[in-house]
Amino acid sequence: MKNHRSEYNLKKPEDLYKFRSSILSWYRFHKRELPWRKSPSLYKTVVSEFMLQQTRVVTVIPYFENWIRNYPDFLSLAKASEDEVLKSWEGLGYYSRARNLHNLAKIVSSWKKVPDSMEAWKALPGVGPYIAAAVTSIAFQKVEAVCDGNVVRVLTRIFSITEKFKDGATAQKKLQTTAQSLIDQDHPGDFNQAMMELGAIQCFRQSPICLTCPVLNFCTSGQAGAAEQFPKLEKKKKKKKSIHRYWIESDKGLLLFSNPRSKKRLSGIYELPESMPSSMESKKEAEKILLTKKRTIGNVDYLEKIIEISNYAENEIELECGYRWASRKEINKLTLSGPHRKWIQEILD
DNA sequence: AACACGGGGTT
DNA sequence: AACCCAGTGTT
Repeated sequence: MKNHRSEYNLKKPEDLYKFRSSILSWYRFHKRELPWRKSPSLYKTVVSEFMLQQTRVVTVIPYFENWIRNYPDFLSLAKASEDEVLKSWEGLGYYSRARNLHNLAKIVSSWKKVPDSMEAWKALPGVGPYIAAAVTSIAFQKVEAVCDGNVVRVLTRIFSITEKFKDGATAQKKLQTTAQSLIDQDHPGDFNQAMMELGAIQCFRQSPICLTCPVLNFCTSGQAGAAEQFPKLEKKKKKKKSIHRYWIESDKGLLLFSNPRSKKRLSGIYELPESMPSSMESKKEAEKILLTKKRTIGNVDYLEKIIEISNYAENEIELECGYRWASRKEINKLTLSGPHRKWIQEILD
């Protein structure tokens, strides 16, 4: 017996039209009220897209609101210092995003007219294929399809794509042309957001809500009750590392470290040091484990033991590049990684 | 193509 | 414990 719904075929122009109108009207009715959707602007779109990379909406919301208060437009952001900008990003992670956004603001605010082409945007720091398509479609109505993790999920389910992708990034690249073939020519920005919104609030990775899906008629795996089987991605294995951190106090405060080089991880962001200044190496006496914590960075699970060093010869210590002492007051002003701020607070309390 | 880059929510 | 989130840049 033939399923009535399977008569829809996105290769037929009239069904493509229905698909677009279905998902667009669903989006206009069901979209979440998010701060960057309230009174949208190019600037807000750019800031939100930078923050939303690999980062959940609920995490971004308070950062976004604070950011817009501190830096309401490109010019105010361009004028801010890097330290200030990093401090506003503290805890959000992927700090190169903040530096790239800051540099982007300096470039854009120096221009008489902001470009509206995909190519021009891709040339800006921190802007890749996703952000270029998102910004130009949402802010300039360019017909450029986004293909992020949400869209991959929606597309592989609609078409029951059985190809096994190496990883999410590979799937995004390969399915971009498919996304481009579906995009609504008249409402590209809303269409892009609709596809992502569908992935975010309906087409969940696990337990998708297919029964009320606006495009179930077009979704082959949804109709088969098999949506959860897609996308097919290869598993990646995690590494484990165990490291130690030093807790060293003097009358000048707590010893912190940040990578001085602008390219390296967490440069400008302080953490407890992984190694002690070499001048201290021979002079330490007592060690004590204060705290043991776990955290994940990329695909590495870290086990960090915080070791207290005491009874060292304080006067003979010379700090190498990257190290500094910080009083409690100074700690609050510096930018620390999110976990280290919490752990330090926990030890101090 | 593979890896580094943060942090956290969900299952 | 595994997965992955409105990805990008480097090697």
